[in-house]
Amino acid sequence: MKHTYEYSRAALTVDCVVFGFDGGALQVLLIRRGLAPFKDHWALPGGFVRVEETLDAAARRELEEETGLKDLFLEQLYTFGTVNRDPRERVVSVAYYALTKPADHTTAASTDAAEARWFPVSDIPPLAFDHAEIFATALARLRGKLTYQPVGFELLPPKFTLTQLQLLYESVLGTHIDKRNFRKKVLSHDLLIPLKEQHREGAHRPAQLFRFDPVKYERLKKKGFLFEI
Amino acid sequence: MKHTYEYSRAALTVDCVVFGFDGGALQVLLIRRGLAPFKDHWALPGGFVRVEETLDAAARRELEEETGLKDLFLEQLYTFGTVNRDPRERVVSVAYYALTKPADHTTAASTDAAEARWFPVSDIPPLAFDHAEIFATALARLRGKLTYQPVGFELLPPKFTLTQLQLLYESVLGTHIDKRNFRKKVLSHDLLIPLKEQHREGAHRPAQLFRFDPVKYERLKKKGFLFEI
DNA sequence: TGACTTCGTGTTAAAAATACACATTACTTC
DNA sequence: GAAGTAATGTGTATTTTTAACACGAAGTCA
Repeated sequence: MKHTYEYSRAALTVDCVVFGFDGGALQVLLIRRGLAPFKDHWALPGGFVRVEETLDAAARRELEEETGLKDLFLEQLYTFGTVNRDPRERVVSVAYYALTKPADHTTAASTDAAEARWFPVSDIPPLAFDHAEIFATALARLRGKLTYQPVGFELLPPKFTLTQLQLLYESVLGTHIDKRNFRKKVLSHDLLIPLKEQHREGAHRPAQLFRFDPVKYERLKKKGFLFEI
Repeated sequence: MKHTYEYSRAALTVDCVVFGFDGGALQVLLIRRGLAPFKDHWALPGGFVRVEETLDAAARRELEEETGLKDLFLEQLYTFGTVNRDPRERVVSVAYYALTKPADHTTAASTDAAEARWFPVSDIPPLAFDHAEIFATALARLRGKLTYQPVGFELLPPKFTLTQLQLLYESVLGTHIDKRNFRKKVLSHDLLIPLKEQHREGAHRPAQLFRFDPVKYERLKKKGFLFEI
């Protein structure tokens, strides 16, 4: 069915920058394009917004279709609207960034839509369209956000050690953090619940496992909380 | 000339939240709609994005057309895309917020496009569409931004006193700030240049005038500067 | 010249951030 | 089963930052 309008209209898409953390380095999820333009180039997952769905819904739908990921932390990033972003026609893209836990990664592998792969953020291939710019914007946003809001948990498995959390902060922010000071600060927010379990790995003392308290998180969020590191 | 597409497309608009400061209270610029829907309601200035212009350009063009304001500080805020924002059809709006100085206000009055008026942010009338939500988002963003980036200058005339700057911070943030501590902190950023002039008003000691140093501002911006108050 | 009003300034106490080192625990190996 | 290995977990002293607080100076007006 054709649709006709008085004036020429831009096409509207969403693109998602999905971050993951593998314990060592921050990763981003890219898909290989199967169609022109930029066929066989790596690109951010995304696609056209349908006329009856919200932008957030479009982002979630495209993510699930293209990567198999769902129920992840997702926030709008910025809208990219330069005139020649897409060689075919005027396309305006609402970019999102998403954070996901390693437990969900396996789901990502089982997609059949397109080839999807994690790349370390320090070494990503050339990207289609203006996706390199979108990616850079997302990374900057993540770095900024991490220092004052407790989003780091979204990148870790449900149970994690303080060392894992610290490694995450260090690799996203690219800095070294003192272990004692980091622990003091994180625990002072009273957002982590120590579990009875421990994490055993290697020939050394096991580490206390924690989980993140979503109830306290919601309470903090309502009063414009800070979570400074 | 008609344009036909395979799938139904959303219309794309920009809306602008323009803040001004009159020395006493933070103001926002609204226009009265001349056409349905929401005829005679107050609304944010804005309009359709043309297919050959960027989003930023559309925001600036609409602002000038509807309010006469140009060359102001303008940043993208958020994109609003719920399905029934507009009763006519699907409309996705890229919202911007803008800051302007009193000197430019007179220009705004001389518009012939539509009735445009400043309202104190503490007392705005019911707004058309979801513009109340857009406005609230913009105000929250401005408050957040003011505390760590030197955007306050954009709301003041080129020459201003420290008391004026403090009043601006106090009225945007809704807090009281200690005069001595405020001055110490602001001057410590080394971004203000004292002028040889003084501001005389009333039967009391005149105040030192300052201007803002755009060169140092650019330098700071490049290294992801902070301007904490 | 005295009253009035806003401008401009310095110090001290409290809180937060930073720097820094070693005993603990469990596994492995001999 | 004793010794070695490797990461965990913890406390204090110092520096820096923030917060609280009061009064003389400069100009106008009556």
